[in-house]
Amino acid sequence: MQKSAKSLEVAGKKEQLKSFLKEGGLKSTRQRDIIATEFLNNKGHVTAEELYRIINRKHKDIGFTTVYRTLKLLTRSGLAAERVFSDNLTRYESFSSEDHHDHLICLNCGSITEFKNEKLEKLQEKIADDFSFHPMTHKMEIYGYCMECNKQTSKHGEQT
Amino acid sequence: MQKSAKSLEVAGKKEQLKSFLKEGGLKSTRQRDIIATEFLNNKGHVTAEELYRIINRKHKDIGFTTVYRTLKLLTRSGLAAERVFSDNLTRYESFSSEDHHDHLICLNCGSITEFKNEKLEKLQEKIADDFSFHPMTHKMEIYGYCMECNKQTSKHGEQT
DNA sequence: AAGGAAATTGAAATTCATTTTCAATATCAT
DNA sequence: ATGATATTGAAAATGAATTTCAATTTCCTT
Ligand SMILES: [Zn+2]
Ligand SMILES: [Zn+2]
Ligand SMILES: [Zn+2]
Ligand SMILES: [Zn+2]
Repeated sequence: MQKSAKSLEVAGKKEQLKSFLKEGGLKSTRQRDIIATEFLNNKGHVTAEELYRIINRKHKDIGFTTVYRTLKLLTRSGLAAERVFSDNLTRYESFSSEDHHDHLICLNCGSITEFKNEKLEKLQEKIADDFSFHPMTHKMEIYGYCMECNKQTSKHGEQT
Repeated sequence: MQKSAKSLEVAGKKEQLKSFLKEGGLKSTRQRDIIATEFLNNKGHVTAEELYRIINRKHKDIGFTTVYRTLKLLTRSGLAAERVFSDNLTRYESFSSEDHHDHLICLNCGSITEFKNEKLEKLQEKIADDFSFHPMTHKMEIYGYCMECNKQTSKHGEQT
């Protein structure tokens, strides 16, 4: 991806945040701008704490609470999504409502890989249907060992 | 299922627990016996707190901590499994290593329904394979509205 | 460009589930 | 029965998530 394309995407999202704030009678602040920028440029699935540490390196005056609250705001505005994996920490990922995906999580190095699978989406419908259940969303997490970690270790244990 | 069949199953599991305890140099106690019995006869996905409340009705002398610790023990022995759904509470379900399953969770009433789907299991392998990922286990949770709750409400919102 | 109502900030306090500590008690191999 | 060791339960500690509150900032109105 070109540098300008990415920048444009981030700029668009920041506009979206501004609209969201204005609509709700909320205010745009220096802190929110910095936090949103840092978050949107970061690819991963970060905890509030992690993002705070990253921001704190450059901005000693921005507190953890504000980072936490801004992530909640981003979530409410539809720009971020909260995710909780098996370590039970709340992580945030940059998100647009159109891009649902699921995750592969490495039990060794903790790396999180995203995937999207049409068959899986269809299967959710089918399974729910069998129970006359009306599905709204789902969570599919595959835990195991990533390619990198597989190279290093040769054998692994059993299933849950 | 017949009453005696269920009883036998529970009895078998209690034997399994005893073996586990003996092997580890741990002791069988009145409390552990009561807690295991109550847990194994309970079908649901209970939190430590919920199980404690159930037990506390009949056994005022058994503390929360012991219930909590016994659930951990049951988990280590392979008779229970810990589950965390979107309310972020740790729940325990009676479990045998052979019966992997996934869950349908109602956003309205909180009911938890189990399902097992072969296609889903196969699909996990396929997806992991695409990423040269070595899968050990997975978690599939479908959130939506159960049949009962669908009867009452007619319309529901969007997706994640 | 002030003025001022209303929102935001950051440190500290609180919440709440979970986990650990510790002194008293129970288990069980000998 | 004895004694070494594990267990128990109340209370304390932990730690992430959330709330409180006084000081500050934003931004609408004049
Ligand atoms: Zn890895
Ligand atoms: Zn993701
Ligand atoms: Zn329901
Ligand atoms: Zn289950």
